[in-house]
Amino acid sequence: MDKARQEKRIVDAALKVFSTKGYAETRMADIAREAGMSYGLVYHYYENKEKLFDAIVEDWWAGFYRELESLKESLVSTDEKIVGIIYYLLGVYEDKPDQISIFVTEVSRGFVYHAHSKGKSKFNRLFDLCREILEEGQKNGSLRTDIHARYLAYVLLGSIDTFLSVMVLGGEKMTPSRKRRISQGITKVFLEGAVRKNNE
Amino acid sequence: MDKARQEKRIVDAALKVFSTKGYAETRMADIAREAGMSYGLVYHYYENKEKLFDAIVEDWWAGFYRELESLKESLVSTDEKIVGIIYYLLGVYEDKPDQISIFVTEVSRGFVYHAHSKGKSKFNRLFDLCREILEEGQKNGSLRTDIHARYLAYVLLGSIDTFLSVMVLGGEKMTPSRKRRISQGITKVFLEGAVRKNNE
Amino acid sequence: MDKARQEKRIVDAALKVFSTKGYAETRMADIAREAGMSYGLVYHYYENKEKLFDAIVEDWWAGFYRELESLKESLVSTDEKIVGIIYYLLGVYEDKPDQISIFVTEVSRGFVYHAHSKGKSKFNRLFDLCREILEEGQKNGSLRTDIHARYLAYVLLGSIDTFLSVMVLGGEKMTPSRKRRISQGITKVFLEGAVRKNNE
Amino acid sequence: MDKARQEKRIVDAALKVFSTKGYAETRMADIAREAGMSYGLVYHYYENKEKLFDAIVEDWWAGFYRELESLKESLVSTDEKIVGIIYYLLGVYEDKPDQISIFVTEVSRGFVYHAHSKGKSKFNRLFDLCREILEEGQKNGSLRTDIHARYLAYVLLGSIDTFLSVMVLGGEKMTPSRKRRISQGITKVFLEGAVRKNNE
DNA sequence: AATGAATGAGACTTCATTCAT
DNA sequence: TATGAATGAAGTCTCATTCAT
Repeated sequence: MDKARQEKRIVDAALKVFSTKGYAETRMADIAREAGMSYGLVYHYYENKEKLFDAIVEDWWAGFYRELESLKESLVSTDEKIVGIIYYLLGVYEDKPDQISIFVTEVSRGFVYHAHSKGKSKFNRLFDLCREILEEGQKNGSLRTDIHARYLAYVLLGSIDTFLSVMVLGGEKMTPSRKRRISQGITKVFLEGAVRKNNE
Repeated sequence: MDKARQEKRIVDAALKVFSTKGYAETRMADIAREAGMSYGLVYHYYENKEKLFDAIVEDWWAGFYRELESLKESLVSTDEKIVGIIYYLLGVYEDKPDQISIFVTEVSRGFVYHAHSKGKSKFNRLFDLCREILEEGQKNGSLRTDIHARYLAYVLLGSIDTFLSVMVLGGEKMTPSRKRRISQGITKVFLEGAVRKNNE
Repeated sequence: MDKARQEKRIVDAALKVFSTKGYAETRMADIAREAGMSYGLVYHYYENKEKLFDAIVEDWWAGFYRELESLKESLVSTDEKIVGIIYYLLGVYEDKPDQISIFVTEVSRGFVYHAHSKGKSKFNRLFDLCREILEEGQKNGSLRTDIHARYLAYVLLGSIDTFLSVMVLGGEKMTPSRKRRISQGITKVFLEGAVRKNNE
Repeated sequence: MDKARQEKRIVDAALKVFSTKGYAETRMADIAREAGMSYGLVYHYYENKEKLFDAIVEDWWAGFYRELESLKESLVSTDEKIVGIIYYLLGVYEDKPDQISIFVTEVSRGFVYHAHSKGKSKFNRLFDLCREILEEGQKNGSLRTDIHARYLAYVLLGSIDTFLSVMVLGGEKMTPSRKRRISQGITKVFLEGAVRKNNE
């Protein structure tokens, strides 16, 4: 359908502008110009700026949840699930850095206002899914149980978020080797800790 | 001096409003009302909205740097320095939750746009200071050396940031016992890792 | 012809929407939706919103004039002609309340602007026709001559207009008995006056 | 106070523009220009276009009610009260024709939509006050009782309304002699009826 | 120092109308 | 005939900032 095509044009343009200037500084006219159409047409497809933004964010969450659910259900080890989460996010950064950028800035940081308790529940679901994966690790004996799984989730997700933020900030390109390196870095520290072991 | 007193009134009001509504949604009139003065007077003390915001942020960074520098120079163990960073931030949350809220949302967010290469360098200095502390730990043999100290800094700061974010999001109160618990949680995972040890 | 059929669909829809929301608040899209067609098609039959509105109004005036001319020419008494005018308008209210509603609101009230000197002349013709009927009554001795027939027309038409307005406002249904009652009320006061007579 | 002065400037300008172009066609910029100020200032005093309009309308109703209440309570004859109503409205037309124009066009029109049940109740109160005055006339024997006082009110108010409408439409000036003539015309027909009497 | 009236750039959005299909 | 995507003029309103008092 042509409608889908146009919506994609708009969303792509919006992704670009939102990620560059931020929600507040983004003008509908910017998006239209970026998409190569009149702003009237943007309104033809999206009721207003907020709805357009929400559509993008919704898309982000949907993909993230899907991945987390799928990882949760998969039969691999907890370690591999953790690596899976990291790889997924680094992969999105590789494919759609704009989306990550928006997540890192507008969503992850902006959730406080808009008090869109909406946003609040989105995050809780994210933390819950991650927590459940880690809880499973605690149950099967691979993760320590003296720390609440929710705390573990905060450390894991916070670490990834900071790596992504730094890359967004520096406008860094993602490469397979960097992906491996970052993934190993986070995984090692998260799992083994920062302390030096005797056998090092 | 009376000037200092007025500026404090303004900054306190700004802190409250910025943290509640975010930079973009904050009106100068809101701040003036909160401060109990006319908005003309706000302009008498602060050139414009951005300068006022910057003053707050500057204050935040100054305090944070001071703490990190002081920790860096202190003679305690690396472990204690790490705990020091965590306690400092949780302490600020306790005393001035608005400031933390602004940091978590506006500062880390805003530095991406505004291209405030200004903001960028602020963050780099933060990461650098933290990295130096951790590097010292690597040198004195308490931290593993197979992971770049900068990566360790990301994990540590990212973890703290997420804890703070969650508390800001939930509007949670800080208590001494919670401070201890969170600090221990982060420290344990960061230092020892999430993996279950034999001796557990 | 199919054309006439489509035009009727459009006019009926327009009648409904204009009477409900008023000219200014009516959207071409509303009319198209009400008519069950695309708005492109509406433009196929009517050049633009104003022309469509004018068509409706023109229709109204044409019917009204036809009735007044016919009454004027008829051989019945002046009293009966007056009753005829009232019955005609109440009858339209019964059949096409939307048309009356538009008349009462947009036409009768809106004539001032649109400065459509067009509208102005429409009204003058209405008042003239009514005046002529009443003048005939003055000539044949049934109506008083110490008051200008134009004034008499104002009183008569103004009274009817207010009754219609009130019914439109209240969304009241018309019934034969109500029609008779209203007609008698207006006629009596208009002809005999509101003053109490000895023989009451 | 200066505030009152500015509000008057705005209201006067609004009165002029609204009465000339109608509510829908009036631009806030027109009003500001007419008032000789920036449109930002208009918004400083009136929240938005609707509120500004309402202020004008409210003022109109307040004056009208005040007059009707005062007439109702006064000790003069019913005839004189009727003349009082007519004179009041013609007087307003003389002093502030714009206000009458707005009443005749926007107010009586607009109350149908917006269903501002607000507007509806305004009209009902008007009809009620007028009806009460006429009811008193019925009780004291000066007005016929075989017609409901509410009907009498419709005829009286409708007649006046049409006279005013015609004058607004024609942009006619009011003079004392015309005031007398119109007043007598309406009064005579309303009280004595249009029918020729033997003693004429 | 203090007030808040005044300004106006500029954002969002609406919607009549056109036109390719 | 029929559709609805596409356009863009134009309107409402916001709000940072200035400035007379």
